[in-house]
Amino acid sequence: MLNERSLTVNQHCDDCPIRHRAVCARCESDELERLEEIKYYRKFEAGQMVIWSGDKMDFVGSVVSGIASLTQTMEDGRTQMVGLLLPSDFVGRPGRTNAAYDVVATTDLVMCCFRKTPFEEMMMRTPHIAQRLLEMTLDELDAAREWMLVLGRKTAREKIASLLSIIARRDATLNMRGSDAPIVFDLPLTREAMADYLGLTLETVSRQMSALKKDGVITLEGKRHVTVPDMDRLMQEAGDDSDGGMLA
Amino acid sequence: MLNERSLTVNQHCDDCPIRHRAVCARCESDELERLEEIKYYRKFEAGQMVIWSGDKMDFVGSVVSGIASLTQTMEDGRTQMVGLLLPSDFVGRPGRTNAAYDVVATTDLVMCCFRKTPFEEMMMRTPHIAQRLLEMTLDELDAAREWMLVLGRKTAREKIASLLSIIARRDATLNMRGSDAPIVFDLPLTREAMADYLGLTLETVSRQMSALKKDGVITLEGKRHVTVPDMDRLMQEAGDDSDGGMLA
DNA sequence: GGGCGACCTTGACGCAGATCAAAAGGGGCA
DNA sequence: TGCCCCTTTTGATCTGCGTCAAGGTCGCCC
Repeated sequence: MLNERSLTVNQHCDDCPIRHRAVCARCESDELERLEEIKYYRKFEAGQMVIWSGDKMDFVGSVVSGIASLTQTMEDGRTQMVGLLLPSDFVGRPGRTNAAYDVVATTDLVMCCFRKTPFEEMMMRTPHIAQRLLEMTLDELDAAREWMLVLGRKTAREKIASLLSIIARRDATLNMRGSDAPIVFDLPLTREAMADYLGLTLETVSRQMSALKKDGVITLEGKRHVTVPDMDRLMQEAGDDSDGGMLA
Repeated sequence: MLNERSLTVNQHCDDCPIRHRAVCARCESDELERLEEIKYYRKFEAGQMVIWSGDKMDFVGSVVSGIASLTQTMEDGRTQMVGLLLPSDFVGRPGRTNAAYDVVATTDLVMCCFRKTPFEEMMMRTPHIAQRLLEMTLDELDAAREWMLVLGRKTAREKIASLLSIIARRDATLNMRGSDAPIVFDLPLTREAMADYLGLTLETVSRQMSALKKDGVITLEGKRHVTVPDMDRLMQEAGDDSDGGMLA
């Protein structure tokens, strides 16, 4: 077990994999220099809490690699995931001192953190950061609203297909290849995490995964390795037959 | 039927009921003057479409009075409300040309609109507007995430109680009175709109309203006029027993 | 004032998904 | 190699909510 406290993984912003997509995307080099001064990296292992809802938060930050989830829990234990944080996504809210949600590292995770007060000061002075943050927040709001439709109106099968197509699409943009080539990816979530995201039980998730496999919508190797032979078919199963109408 | 096309209800920002809560909240008087130049009012009757999803949007704006709803609809007609727009809430997204959702006037509605291009230009120059918009968007994101818990994990009864407590709380902040006085308000939504918000059918909404009435959680006069004798009880029914644990 | 349409309530029934229970991988470690 | 623990699958049964259907209430207009 190697030193977990050597959390500093220092790295220059120039080499950062999320340089052009995170809050800092629009920063000029002099602005980046100032950010470098207040930033530090933190690593988390899969399953670790990043922060507890209600705790004081003295930093904000970006996911550099790995996946984290935002979850809400009721007193009786029912939990709902309310956000899936992928690389470049922002964590924390400027102007708020206490965390509103639990943040959990779903996979091993590296975050680029900024001390909150200096970051807030910097936001006041450099509009590039605030602009980018607004843009990202609006995107997240859209994603949340999309998800409300999934939670409120879709069947279990459609929910699973929706989740798979989101992950597949994200992977497709990363590892660009011919759009007709089958899409292959590893599920970064346990069945339970999927259930928490989808407002289902893990048994139902498992059953619907089996059903989609049986119907040839997906192929599974092991529990997590997924192949989508026909992306359009998957989207259709998700109920987002958005392109169906487009054939004028 | 008086001239509906005389949509201009001109009004000075100084007298505006939402002056201190809308996007313009932080504007100085010189900034307000510039906003006055690009603003215009629009009125809608209950039930009217404000905008169709996918349509070109050449304005953004704020709800001045009345209530509007943001909804998403699947091809087969299933619909989910993804936002409830109350006075001071912002409609439209700077930087986006086409509407992402249907916007419907739920009650009679007055909106303060800004022509999109001039507004965007102004946003670039006056940080007060962008700052306020960021703050409002973050609030909306929180509300959306709160709602994801409702949609994903709450029972029908809890959903209804959640909706009622949101409306009751909003009304309580407007018409401040002793916190132990019963809260009284008119539901601004039909049973169907409630169902669309909650991911239920209107029959289930109706049944649960009757059940809450039978159990004394609420009192109904007519279909829409609601009295909440005990707000804590309602919150408890909603599953947000947030204060319950606070009695150290 | 009577009929019509919008909105709401109530009942009977069925089903999707929850719950309870058990067993089957599968990987790490002794 | 085999044991243990964690994740996942699968089965049996139950139930909350959806669906279908039949009224009921209220306001509006002829």
